[in-house]
Amino acid sequence: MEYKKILKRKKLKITPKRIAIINYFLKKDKYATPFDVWIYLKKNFKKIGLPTIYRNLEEFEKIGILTKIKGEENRFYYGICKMLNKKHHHHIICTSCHKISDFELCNFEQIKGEIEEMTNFEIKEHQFFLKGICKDCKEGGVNEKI
Amino acid sequence: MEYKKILKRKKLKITPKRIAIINYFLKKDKYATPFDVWIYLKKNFKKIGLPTIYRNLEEFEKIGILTKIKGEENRFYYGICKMLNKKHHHHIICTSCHKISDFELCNFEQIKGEIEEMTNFEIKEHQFFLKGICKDCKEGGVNEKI
DNA sequence: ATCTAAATAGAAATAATTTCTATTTAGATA
DNA sequence: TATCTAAATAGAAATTATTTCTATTTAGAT
Repeated sequence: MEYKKILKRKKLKITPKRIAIINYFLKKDKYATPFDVWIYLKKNFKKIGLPTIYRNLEEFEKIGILTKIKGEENRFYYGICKMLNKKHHHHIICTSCHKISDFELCNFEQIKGEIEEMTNFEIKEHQFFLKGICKDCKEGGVNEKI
Repeated sequence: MEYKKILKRKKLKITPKRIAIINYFLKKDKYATPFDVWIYLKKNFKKIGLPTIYRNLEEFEKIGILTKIKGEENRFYYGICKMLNKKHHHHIICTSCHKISDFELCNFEQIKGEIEEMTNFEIKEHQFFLKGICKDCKEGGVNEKI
């Protein structure tokens, strides 16, 4: 499992709690809050602390295993990052079932120069983020929030 | 002042606190937290409550006068929205001096179809956000955070 | 098998935001 | 211009999400 290698490479211990968190995201394939993750993992562990979840999610985001999503509400979400080689990529989420997916396509470079001219800024970073409806929710329709 | 017209149109009273908040953003031309705005306006008013700032910023974001920025830190920022006709646009911020600017250029439509094919999502919304260094900070150099 | 630095648990604290209630006020109306 | 009232406000308190702290446990190096 490649994630263990990443942890090793980043000199992070491979603890049961860490493995469980990563597996949670791999299995669910959806984005979630620290609290979501904690509630779920409480079923599998005799003891598991919410601060542990918070710290690990932040660590995983730092090393590129997870992506951090800042929604409209006052809380952070996290989602699995499948493109692990620091390849340039972005994410799309299903607003219905919370599925998250990453993709590489990005044509920002084509308009970067023109935006720089227009705004008189030197651009250092771009954030590109999509929301939509995934295939399952398109077909099922049952989860669609009207 | 066009913002008063927008308030009227949205059936919001034109109160001194509201005018002061809008003027704050027009004058500063930078993004700020509710707390930043509150600290600044406390100098101009005998009484002004932080909940009033919070509620008004949220209201202004709803009606398009302000844009809401969720940074890496656990708090919301707001910035003025100069393109008021609900024209499609995005924002760029200066990470040095907090200046915010909006721009219309966007070539997302060119790759939308391809991303939909690739991800099997039906895209409903895209967020596009830039960070960089503004002209003043490029030239001055003094504010640059190394 | 031992040792120790990293990780963890749980409690508490912090910080940002939201809610609540009493009071004030913008502006509609007569 | 005076009156009235629903919207807006102030301030306190509560809520919620996150972070910090300290004692204990444990992954993994030796």
